[in-house]
Amino acid sequence: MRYTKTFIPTVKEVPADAEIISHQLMIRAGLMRKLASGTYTYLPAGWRILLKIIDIVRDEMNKSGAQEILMPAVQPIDLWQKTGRDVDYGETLGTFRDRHGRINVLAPTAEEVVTSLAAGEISSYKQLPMNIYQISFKFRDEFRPRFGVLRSREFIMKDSYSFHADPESLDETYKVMYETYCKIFRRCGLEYVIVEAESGEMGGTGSHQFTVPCESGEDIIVFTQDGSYAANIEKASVDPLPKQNPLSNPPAMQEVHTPDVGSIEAVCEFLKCRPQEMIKTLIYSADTETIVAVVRGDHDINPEKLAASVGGRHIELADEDTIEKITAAAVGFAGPMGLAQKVNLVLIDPAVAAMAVGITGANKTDYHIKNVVPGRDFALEGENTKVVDIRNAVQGDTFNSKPLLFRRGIEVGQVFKLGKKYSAKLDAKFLDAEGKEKPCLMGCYGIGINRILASAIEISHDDKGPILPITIAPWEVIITPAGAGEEITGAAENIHAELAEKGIEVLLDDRPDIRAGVKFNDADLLGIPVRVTVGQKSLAAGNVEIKLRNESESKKVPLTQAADEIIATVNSLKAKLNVGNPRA
RNA sequence: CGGGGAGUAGCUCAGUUUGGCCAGAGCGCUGCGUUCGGGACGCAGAGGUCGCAGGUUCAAAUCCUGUCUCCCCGACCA
Repeated sequence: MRYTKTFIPTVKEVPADAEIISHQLMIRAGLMRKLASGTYTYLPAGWRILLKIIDIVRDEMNKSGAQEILMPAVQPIDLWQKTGRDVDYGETLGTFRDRHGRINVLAPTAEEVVTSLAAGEISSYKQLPMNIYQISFKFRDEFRPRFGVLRSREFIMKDSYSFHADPESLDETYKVMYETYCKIFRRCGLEYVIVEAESGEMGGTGSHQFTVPCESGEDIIVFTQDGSYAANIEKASVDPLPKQNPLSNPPAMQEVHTPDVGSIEAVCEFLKCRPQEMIKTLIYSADTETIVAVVRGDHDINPEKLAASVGGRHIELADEDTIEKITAAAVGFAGPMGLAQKVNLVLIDPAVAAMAVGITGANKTDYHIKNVVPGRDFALEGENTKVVDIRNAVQGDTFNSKPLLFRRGIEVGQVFKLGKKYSAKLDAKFLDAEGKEKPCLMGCYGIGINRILASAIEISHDDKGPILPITIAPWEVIITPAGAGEEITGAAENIHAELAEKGIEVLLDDRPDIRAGVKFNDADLLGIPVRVTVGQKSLAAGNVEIKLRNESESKKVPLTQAADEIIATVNSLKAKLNVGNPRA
C-alpha cells in the first residue's frame, strides 16, 4: 500500500482528554478518533489492527470447533425480563423505544438471545455439545466511560456460548476454550496472567479471567509470590485473621455522643481511634429482602462475595429511607446490635468475629457505642446470622499462609461456566438418552477485541510510540525512502512491489517532499515492526537498511537481496509469536 | 448520581479576575522559495456567530441565569 493513498492522520500534540498512554498513542498514531464519550471511529490503520486481531481470534475459535454466527445488535427487552437481567444491568443497559412502543436493548452481550435460539433449535442430546460464537459490536451505557478504549460504551467483543448435556462435557469445552484463549493471546503477543474470577452477574459456577498486567488496568489481581494462587480481587480468598485475645474483664457497652460524625474517618478523628477498631455496618437490598453486612472499619465490602453469599442474587446498597427505617437513625450511625430481628439476613465478616472489642454506630442519630464485643453484644451465629468472608483482600492478608501480593491488570478475556442459569429460565431443554427432559448446561466465553489493542500498547511502547507485535501491527513492513531522486524512489518501488507480490503487508511511504525525520517518526508512531530505509547513504554502496522497531541499530543488506532478507525477518518475528507455552 | 475542572482556529492553549485599545500564539493547513537520514527555515495566505439560549449594559469571550457537552476523582463494570 501507499502512504499517499491511505488516511493516516498522525498528530504531534497529545490530545487533551487522553489520560493513559494507549489512548494518547491511538489518537496520535491516527488509529482512531473520538465521536463522543466512549465511542470511537476506527481509521484505516486502527481498523487494520482490529481486523488482524479478529482474524487470529476467528482462526483459533474455528480450530477449537466453535462455529461463527451473527446475532442481532438490537434485542427485545422481554428476553431480559425473563432472566431478570434487565434489573441486574440497570442503567448500564442501553435501550430505546421503537415506533411501535416496544423497548429494545442495544446488545451488551447475548446470553438471552443465544439461549432462546437454543431453546427453539436444540431438542436432543445428539445435537450436543455445541459451541457458537460471534464477533460484533456491543453497547454498554457505562456510568463513566474512560481510559479511551479500555472502558468505552461501544466495543467489539468475541462472545461464544456452549451448550452441553452433562457437566463433563461442559468441563471439556471449558478447558478447550481456556487453551484456545491462551493461544489467541499468545499469538497477539500479549503477556498475560490467568486468574480465578467471580462469575458475578453472569451467574454460574466457575470462571477464569485473562488479564494483562499493567498499571493502567482497572482490575486488581491478587496473587502469591510462588504463583500457586492468583485471583481477581473480586474473588480472592483470604485466610481468616487470628482471633484477638478476649479481654479478661470486658467493660460494658458505652454510648458516646458523636454529633454529625457519620463516616469512619470522622468517627476515628473524633474518638481518637483507628479504623481497624471500628465495626462498619452496611445495609443492602436484594429484591424485597434486606441484608446487613458487617465488616471491620478498615476493610471494604466485596460486592461479588456478598452477592455470592446470597445465592448470586443482585444486591445493591439500600436507599436512605430503608436504612433509616431499619436502624432508626440517620445514615452513618448503623450498628449490628438488634438488627437481626429487623432484616432477612445478617452477614458478618470473619475479621469482625475475630475482634475482641470494637466501636459501632448506636442505631441512634449522632451516637456511637464503644466496648462492643462481637458475640456478646450481637450474635455471630443464628437463624439468619452467619460469619462469612465478604470483604476485599488487603495488604497484609495471607492465603494458604502465604502473603498476598497485588497488582493491576487489564481484563482481555473471561471464561465462565454458566450452568443452567439461562437455559432454565428460557426453556433451553433437550431430551437425554433416557428420554428425560433437562435444561442444557451452558458456558460462555468473551474476548475484548479493542482491549487487546489497548493493552498491547500499554505494555509495549517507547517515547516514539507503540511497539506492536508483528501479528497485530497494521503493516508488517514500512519502506521509508529517505531523500528524493530516481535511484532511491525506484529501489523503494521495486522492493515494495516484490514484497507485496509475496504476500507481505507492506506500506510504502511515498509522500513527496517529506523530510526523512518525519517519515521515521511516523513509522515509529505506527508501531510497524520492520522498517526498510532506502537512502543515498547506503544505496551508494548498493545497500538498504533493515531496522526493527524494538531495536536501535539497523542492518545493511544488499539491494539485490533486500526482499529475501525482509521476508526472512518477518517470518522470524512471526515464528516467535506462534510457538511457546503460555504462562498460566 | 456526588465532588472538582474545562468548553476561544483542525490540534494544544493564552486572553475572562479588572467589560471597550481583544479575535490572539504555537502546531497543522494552502502557495512560493531555500532545505532535505530523526518531527527544517523564510515570505505570503486561508481559517473562529469565543459550546448554546436568554439577561444586564452605550458596549459582553469577559458579568448574571439557564442549558448542553467533555475530562478528572468517587460511588458494586468487559
